[in-house]
Amino acid sequence: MARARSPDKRIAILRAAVQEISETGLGASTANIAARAGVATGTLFTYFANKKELLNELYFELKVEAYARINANFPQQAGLKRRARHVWSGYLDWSIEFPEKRKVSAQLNVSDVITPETRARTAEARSHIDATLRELESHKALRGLPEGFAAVTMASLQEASMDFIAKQPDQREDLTRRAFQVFWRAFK
Amino acid sequence: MARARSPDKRIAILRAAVQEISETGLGASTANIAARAGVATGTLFTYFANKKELLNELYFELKVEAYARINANFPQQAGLKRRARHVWSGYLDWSIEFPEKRKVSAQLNVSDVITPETRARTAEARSHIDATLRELESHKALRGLPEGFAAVTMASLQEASMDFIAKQPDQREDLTRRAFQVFWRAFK
Amino acid sequence: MARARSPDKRIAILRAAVQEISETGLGASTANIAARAGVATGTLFTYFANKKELLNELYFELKVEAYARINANFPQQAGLKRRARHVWSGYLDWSIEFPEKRKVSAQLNVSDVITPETRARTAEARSHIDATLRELESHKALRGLPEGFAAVTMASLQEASMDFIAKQPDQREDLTRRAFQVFWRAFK
Amino acid sequence: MARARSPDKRIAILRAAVQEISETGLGASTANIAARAGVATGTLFTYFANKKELLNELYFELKVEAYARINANFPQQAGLKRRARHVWSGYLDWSIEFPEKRKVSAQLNVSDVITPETRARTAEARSHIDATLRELESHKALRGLPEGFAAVTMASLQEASMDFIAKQPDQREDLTRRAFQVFWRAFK
DNA sequence: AATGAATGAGAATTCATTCAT
DNA sequence: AATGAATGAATTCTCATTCAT
Repeated sequence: MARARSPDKRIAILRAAVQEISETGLGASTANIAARAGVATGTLFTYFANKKELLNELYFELKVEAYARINANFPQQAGLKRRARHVWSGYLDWSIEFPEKRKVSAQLNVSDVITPETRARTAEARSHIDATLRELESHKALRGLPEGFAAVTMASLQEASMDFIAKQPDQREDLTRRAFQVFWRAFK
Repeated sequence: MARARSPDKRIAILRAAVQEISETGLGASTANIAARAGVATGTLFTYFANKKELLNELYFELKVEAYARINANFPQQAGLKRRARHVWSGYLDWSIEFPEKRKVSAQLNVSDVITPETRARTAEARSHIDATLRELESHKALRGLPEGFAAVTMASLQEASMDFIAKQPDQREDLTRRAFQVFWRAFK
Repeated sequence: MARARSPDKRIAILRAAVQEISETGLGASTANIAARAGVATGTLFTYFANKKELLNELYFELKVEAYARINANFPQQAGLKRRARHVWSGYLDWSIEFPEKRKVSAQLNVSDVITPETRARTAEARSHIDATLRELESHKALRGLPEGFAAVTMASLQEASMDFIAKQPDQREDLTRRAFQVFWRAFK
Repeated sequence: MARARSPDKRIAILRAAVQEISETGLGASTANIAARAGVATGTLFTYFANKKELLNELYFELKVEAYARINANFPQQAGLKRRARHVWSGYLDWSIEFPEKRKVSAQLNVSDVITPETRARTAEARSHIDATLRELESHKALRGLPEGFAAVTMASLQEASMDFIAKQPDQREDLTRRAFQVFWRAFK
């Protein structure tokens, strides 16, 4: 009956948070985020109980967005290498297209504000990715390495690749492919 | 203002900073750091002009300490694989021995307080490491990848390995070896 | 704006206010009071123009409720002592039966939100009480004391008694009687 | 070696708190209190860890000040009545001389910010008062009333008297004496 | 040089009240 | 009339840095 809570405002706040945080770090003030989103300082707190919750939601949304791109058009029936490359490129493309989002996501990831609950929630959106990477790990040469190692390795290598791609954006496709080869060789 | 008498106090402050930051993040207050170091709040600022300088110095010292361990006993005359493994184990061992230092170093690394100057200074202490890794990159399979890719890749893989080793400390040696194999296979 | 439909809602808000204020003090938020009353935050303001008015109304209602109990069954024809004891017990019983109401009433009383108008309004409900106490004051030993002194003294003594009765609820009747004797002796 | 913490500032803050609170209630802002005391907002917190502590200290100091007046010139060797009257007048005089302090003390007393520890601390400063009032309670007519009843009763009666004295300041001495008679008669 | 009190600009959050629905 | 989102001023407290001692 009253004004409905507007998804637009929620999104505007999250968007503003990405901008502010990418410019000034996780210490970005809620007041600035609200202002940038075009809402009053108090309004931010009707959408997010507190700053920590805002940060957790932001992390979740960013992860979901990145994974969504991978899940879309996923070549379910293709061979392992093709699927692995799809995962590889999907995340890398997103990161390069939205460097601020990737930066913020990375900062949130190493900070201690992300709760185990949030991490668990993001895991749910990873079905295709996880299945593919787990299949990789079943390779005999990797016996003895803990479960999840391939996933973390891919993430690390992507992280490394991004910095280089950011410096030479014109060679993006080439670098993406070559870096994947490095990854693929490691896991045969 | 900055740069003063007792080297002991300087070291005490840096040590205290590691503890405080690993416990409460980069937002750790200078007052708490000073207190933990056993000096007055004002004293901190006779050793470091401001918090940013303290953080940059801390980052530099941590990097130097880690690299120093690698440089010591470096098997200059040994084959590439042996040298690469030395680099690999050296940093990994340090990280596992001093988890707080590694954690703080990682947080500083993604934050935006570390200046390009500081990054340049740390590079100087990497001679052996860089030489080894650059040699790796000259391998034909890697032609086309930008300079420094091997170094960043190793760092990424080490980062990934550490988390797993932290969870299964009793399998430290085994995991260290196997993870190196993954790295080595990637670069042939 | 103020003064509206359902008397039920008005009462629910006042009741909720007692609970909230007794738990968190006069700083209790209107939002919490409304929520506890089962109405929307905005609805509170159609029944009370603002928080101050709500508080004044609450004070008035509490006083009226307490006095109503005294006025009921008032032994109009009885002797002074019997009437004084009726007043004494009536208020004391109410206070002990509804400790939250008494607490809130006391807090409102010392706060500076109660207007002289509200205080005047409460006086109207005190006819029996005032008549009885004024009769007490006419006693010769009290000549020279200002009008109303007996009333205030009784209130003070009741306040004092309540704390003790609250601590030893099983001796309620005995303490009530003895404390009245103290009061009675003071006014002969 | 550094600037010493100044007792003057501490006192200035407490004095400012009395003024502010008597004017605007316990909700008085720490910023206003600091400004009135002539110190920076932050300085208040080097003298009092937080607002609650400030309020507790204030309550304690006010009580001590009032009791100190009673303890001074206490007629230790005099009869019970004379000593009781000394206690009676001492507190009443202080309250009338410093109406703001009394008001603030009363507000703090009914609020829920005063901790049991603070109440215990104030009790220590009451030796003469307590001894005198306990002696009163040993009177046979009061058998059956709980320990401390006389003390609370006196406080209540004083509270009542003050309001009247405040309205007729010229009759202060006379009213003080007559009101004491009421009290004395109650306890024989 | 060392100390730690002093400073005052923020920071996150709350809250009475308004107003679109 | 009822709802509850929106508002933004106000609040308590923190903190890097300065400076008197």
